[in-house]
Amino acid sequence: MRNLTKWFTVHTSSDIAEKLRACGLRPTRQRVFLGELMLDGTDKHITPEMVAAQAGQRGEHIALGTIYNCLRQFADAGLLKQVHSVKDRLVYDTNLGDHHHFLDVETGELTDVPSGEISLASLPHLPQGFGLDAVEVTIRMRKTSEN
Amino acid sequence: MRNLTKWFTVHTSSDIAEKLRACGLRPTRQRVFLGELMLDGTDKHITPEMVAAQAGQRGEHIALGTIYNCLRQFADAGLLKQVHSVKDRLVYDTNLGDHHHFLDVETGELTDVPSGEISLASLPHLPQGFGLDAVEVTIRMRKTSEN
DNA sequence: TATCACTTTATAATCATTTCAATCTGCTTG
DNA sequence: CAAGCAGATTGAAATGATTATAAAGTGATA
Repeated sequence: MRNLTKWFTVHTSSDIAEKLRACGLRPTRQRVFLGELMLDGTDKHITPEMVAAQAGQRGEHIALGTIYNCLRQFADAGLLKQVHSVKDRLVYDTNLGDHHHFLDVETGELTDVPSGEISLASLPHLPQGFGLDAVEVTIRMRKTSEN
Repeated sequence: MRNLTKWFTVHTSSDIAEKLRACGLRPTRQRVFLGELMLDGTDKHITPEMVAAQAGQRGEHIALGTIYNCLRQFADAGLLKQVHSVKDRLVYDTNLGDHHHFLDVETGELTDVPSGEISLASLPHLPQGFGLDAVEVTIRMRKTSEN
């Protein structure tokens, strides 16, 4: 049985504002706008540049620095997760659940591994004095020659 | 029964030179020196900067750009593996076997997960038109408050 | 509405990595 | 063994993503 709730999740501005306030972030125009853009309940992998482009398309200019700051704050607040893609590129994931990624090593593009298709048989115990932050499985793949 | 061969692996300059030639890399003074530094059979995680520092200690100056180039060539040739650490930092691994890493997210330091302590229950099948490059499991961890 | 701490902005700074043009060097040929 | 050349190395300059800065703006509270 599938969980249907998320299919119909709708986020109004005030939803976002609430969510931001709950995280201790003042719901400024920019943060609400970015929140609406990203926190719509669908799973996405986004970079600051992509966000800037999308904002631009909607006739909203937001300084790139602000976007970097907001995304970092969203991630710190647990609204987004930072994932690593190809070196030298910040990518945030709107899917907060436990899941893993396919990485196209040529383009840096990330896709979710369908949940259930991968799992760790066992988790090693960590070195003394360390606590777990996260387990990331990245399946690096490469486009095979076209036919 | 342990495999002892690697314990006594010794690499002479000519060993390295051979290895380089076999990969189609001209055994220049710099490449041989870097090869001796890194391909000594022990498992290490190294950054270009670390290599530069070690070369310096041995009284050898090698341009940083050359180090970046050589490490990339070594990796392309399969003598090293590039792994991902913390964003914005190139790290190469001398351990070519299948294994995974602990990552101290604060310092970026990598350690090998003892082999056997982790394994994937199953591998998902890749999207159409893609071939497997590698599977990387990174166990991100954080130093717990000192007592 | 006045105030103030927090935000945004544009721009400059940073820093790892790559590129460049000049110089040098393994290697092959004569 | 010397000449010549393709490929390598060098230091310096360029690149490009991200972060810091200082001035101007804004949300919330009284």
